Amino acid sequence: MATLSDVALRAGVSISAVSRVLTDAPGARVSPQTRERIKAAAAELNYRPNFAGRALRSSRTNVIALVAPDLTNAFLTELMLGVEEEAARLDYMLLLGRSEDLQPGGEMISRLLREGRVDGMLVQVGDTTRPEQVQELVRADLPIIFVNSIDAGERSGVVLQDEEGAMIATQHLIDLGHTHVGFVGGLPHTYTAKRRLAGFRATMRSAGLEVNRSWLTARGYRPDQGRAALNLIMSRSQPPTALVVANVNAAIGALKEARQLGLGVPEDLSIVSIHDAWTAENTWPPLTAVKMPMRELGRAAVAALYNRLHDVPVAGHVVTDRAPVLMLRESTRALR
Amino acid sequence: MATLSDVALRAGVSISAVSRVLTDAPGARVSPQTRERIKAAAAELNYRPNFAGRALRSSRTNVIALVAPDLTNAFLTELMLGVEEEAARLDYMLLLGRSEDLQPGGEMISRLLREGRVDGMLVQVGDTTRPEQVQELVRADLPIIFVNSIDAGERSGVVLQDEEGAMIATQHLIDLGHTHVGFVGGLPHTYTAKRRLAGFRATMRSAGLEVNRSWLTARGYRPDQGRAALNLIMSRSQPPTALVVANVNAAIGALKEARQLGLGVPEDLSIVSIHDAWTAENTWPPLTAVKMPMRELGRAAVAALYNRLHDVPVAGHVVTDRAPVLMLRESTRALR
DNA sequence: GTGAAAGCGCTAACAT
DNA sequence: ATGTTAGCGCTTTCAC
Repeated sequence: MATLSDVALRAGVSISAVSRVLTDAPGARVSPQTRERIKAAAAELNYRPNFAGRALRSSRTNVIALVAPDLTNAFLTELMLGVEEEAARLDYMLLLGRSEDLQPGGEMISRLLREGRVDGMLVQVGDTTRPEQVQELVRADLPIIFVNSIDAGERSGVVLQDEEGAMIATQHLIDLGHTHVGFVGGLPHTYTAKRRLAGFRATMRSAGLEVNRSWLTARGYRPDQGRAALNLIMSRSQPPTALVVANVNAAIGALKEARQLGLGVPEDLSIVSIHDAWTAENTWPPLTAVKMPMRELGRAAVAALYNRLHDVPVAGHVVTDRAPVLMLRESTRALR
Repeated sequence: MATLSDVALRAGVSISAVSRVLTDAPGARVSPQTRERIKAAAAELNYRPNFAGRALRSSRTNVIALVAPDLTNAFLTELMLGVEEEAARLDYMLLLGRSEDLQPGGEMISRLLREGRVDGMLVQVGDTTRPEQVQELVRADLPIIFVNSIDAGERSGVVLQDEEGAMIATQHLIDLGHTHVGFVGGLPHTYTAKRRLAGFRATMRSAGLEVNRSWLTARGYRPDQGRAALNLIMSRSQPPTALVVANVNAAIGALKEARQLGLGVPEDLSIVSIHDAWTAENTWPPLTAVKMPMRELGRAAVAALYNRLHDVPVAGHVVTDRAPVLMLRESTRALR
């Protein structure tokens, strides 16, 4: 690989001149001719700046990481796109990492941040990470932005309008005439689970409907947890006629369990999920879902991290850029 | 962040002594006491080696990248796990990258490899990458291992037993008494598509069955492509009674289209897919699929890359570690 | 058994 | 307008 010194030699100038030209240094006074010669030489040699040299010298990498417990989760697709978009715009490179359990002293944080491989991180914590762990991480004041994971305040997190999303889903069922509505939630200690449940409760309350505790579960977002939840709820002596499921994967599991139990969706039971993904379109029946602005969330996360890294004051951490919207498909219908 | 020199100061030794101890240098003669003092000092200061310093000096990073067009594809889950496993074992760190289109001069390759951010790459090329592009990449002799993407020979790729996988799927349908069997394939220029089709043809031939050309499609692995393929095939005047679908995502789309057309699966049409993923378990009916050893593929890919990076001769590039196996679910049944 | 010193490729402050 | 130089943190050769 060609180095600056190779380029300098070829162009017949000093190394610093080359550096100035190739990095487009702000106040660099370089004659047009030299500039041209340098650029030509760099092109001929196919020069690329060495990452380590640059990082060592400037102690920044222009790399950020997105770390999540399961990157293959379909609802992250849009998030990633948003993150990529904004990162590219700000001239940052994006690296992805998988990590189940984020601890302050954990390997991922140590390797990425403390060894100086990235300038900052976007983190989506998993179900298994306890709130105290996350709080500890926040207190450590590392350049980490938590993505819809925790109430970390403007400085450390960006969040979706989870409550509004749940409200839309719930209201949809109410509008269809359902009065017996259940809620399949995430693990109770997680931030999103709390807020989605809150949205559900609020909507039920303002519609004057009772929330039946035996129609509420809080088992998690995985398909198998959704299945178990549905099984439990529908085995009640008087089961609900409609269900808000707090996550699309859990909803897919719930849908499957309904089939297995011989329950018709939507004839016997309406199901609406929060979050949308390609998988929701391809279930049978196709799943009605509230599409959350994941792409905008991704963009906002990068922007927030950028601001933190550059000490720009932040302007709000709830993504309202695009409102949650109901994707009406075929898993819900009016109460007969 | 503490540096070697900080640790050296605290331990009252030289920088080089610290380096020797902390890197566990092979032939390092250091007294037990010094060793202890250094380790203690490092621990107290919470020392972590600076990535850039180390990389600059040694011109290796001990990082490899896995690059794929869509990391959220569910069938990559196991691959990632295998890659992680083997990478950890060999003391490499894994970074993930998304890239639609891999070109020799493309951004991903330039940034990761030519700027020295990673030592090597694992690449799963997408449908849109043309074979010539890949061949050019192979000729460029970069430290890249293509994962089930191309016939690049032992030196540059690892592949699954695609043909065998297709054979198992096809034979399963034949065993159920089906004689009118169609094949929903991937884009015709891709390596896996060719080999899966070959497996299908071979099995049909040895069963003495005719391959009806109007039951063959080659549209790609996406759900919408699977849908379109099914629609086309089933609109033939005499449609098949069973279908081998070359990819699980396409099969999910096909399944949906079947429902939409009012075709019962498996009553009217049996469907078996190649590849398995959690999404296949959660369709309705649950999808019978041939599980390919993705985890082993991931491990093999890392091992192959490691060998390349260390000039170890390779020992074969077809992953036979674990044979493809039929996951019998409910989307196939005996011909009535 | 331990330390001094060179140098990886780069940027930026300081000459000229 | 261009060049010289120091030094980021690390590994490794060489000297003692």
